[in-house]
Amino acid sequence: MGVEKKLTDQKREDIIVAATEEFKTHGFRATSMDQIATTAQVSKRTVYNHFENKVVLFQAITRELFDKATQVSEHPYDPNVPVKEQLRAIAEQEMAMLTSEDFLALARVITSESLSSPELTKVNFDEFQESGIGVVKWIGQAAKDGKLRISDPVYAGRQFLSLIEGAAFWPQLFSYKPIPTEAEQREIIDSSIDMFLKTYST
Amino acid sequence: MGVEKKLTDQKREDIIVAATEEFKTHGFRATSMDQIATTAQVSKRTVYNHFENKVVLFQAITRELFDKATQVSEHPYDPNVPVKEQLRAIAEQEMAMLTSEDFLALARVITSESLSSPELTKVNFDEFQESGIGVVKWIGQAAKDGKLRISDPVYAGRQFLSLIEGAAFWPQLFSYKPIPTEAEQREIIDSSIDMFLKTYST
DNA sequence: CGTAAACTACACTGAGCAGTTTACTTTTAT
DNA sequence: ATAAAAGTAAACTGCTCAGTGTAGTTTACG
Repeated sequence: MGVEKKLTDQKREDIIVAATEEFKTHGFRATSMDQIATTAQVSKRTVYNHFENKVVLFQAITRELFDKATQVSEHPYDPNVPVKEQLRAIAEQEMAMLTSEDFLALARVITSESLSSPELTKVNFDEFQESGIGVVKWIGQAAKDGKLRISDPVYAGRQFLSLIEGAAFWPQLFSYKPIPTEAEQREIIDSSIDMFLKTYST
Repeated sequence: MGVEKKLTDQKREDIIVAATEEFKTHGFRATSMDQIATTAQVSKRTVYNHFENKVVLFQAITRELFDKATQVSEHPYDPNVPVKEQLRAIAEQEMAMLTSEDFLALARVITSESLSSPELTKVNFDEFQESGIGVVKWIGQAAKDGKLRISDPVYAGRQFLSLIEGAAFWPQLFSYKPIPTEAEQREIIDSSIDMFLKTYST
């Protein structure tokens, strides 16, 4: 005992797992509560006992995915560590997030619904955007320290992230390209840093 | 006479205009045939007289948008023109496409539906992907001519497009950021070329 | 002018689905 | 052991929507 969950907790878990899968593959509208109940091997009524309605269930799931998938990305600038090394640490963290199954799942669920019902996904979406802020701050500090020649840290940060996302995120999100291997990820990171520093390094 | 269309052609046009608007703002599933008929000020039966069913109508519209929005982008390499100049021409053409309202509309419609019903948008999507091929060919030829130091033209092409898309496409697609002004577009193109050539120029 | 084609309003079928109700069974906690 | 809490199956309400059928009107055209 202690390990086995109570039945009700297990059922709740089953519902979440099933709903995540359904929402991930079909989106919000195209997923029915009956389907979720069937997949979870739970009666429809039980679904409603745990989650008030479909929207609540959906938001609970995107919230869970969001918390699992996104990290607070603070990157304090350290004048005693080489710029290249710090940039690599930032890139690796970003890469880890972009290539996690959870993050991709979240992105799929959210993008599929953001057009037809923006309010449904608005909260997550806004929080999403902030993920890039850490890099921008770091770039600003590195520039102030004289290590980078940068006039617009926000734009430069976007460029750096674009290089990574363009290779390791957008293709995976839409055309179901496989997530890059460790080796490929390293190459992407190296080439992005290389390009970035060839332009901005002092 | 000659200018006014026959009634039936006018009705068809009205339906297409209305359906385009509805699909653009609500997506495929969330748009009803009744709504389209109402907006077009046409009886529902007339919609069905012109288009067999909802899927056919949807595909006719995405096809039309696709043809309006995408250009065949062939970029033959010319050894007598400076690399930078040629690269700018490529970037400008790409930028023109990415920032056109038609292209953005198409991208929104397709992305919102590609997840929940891939087969519905598959054709357009595949054609989409090919837009980058022209750049890749050009890069390969420029490299062969000794003007660029590039081992992987496909990857380098992706990098170049990523820089442009990351500033002028993805933000507009998802967060309804305004389309960059002419001046901003020029800056994006300049900085992308600059970064690209700082890395790959011989 | 007269007829065929196209359009209209509107009722209707059948399906899907969110959410509820009911009557009953199983699990859990005291 | 037993009563409350949680689960089950299945029928049901009420709504939306794709697509059809019909009977009557308007438009195009020889």
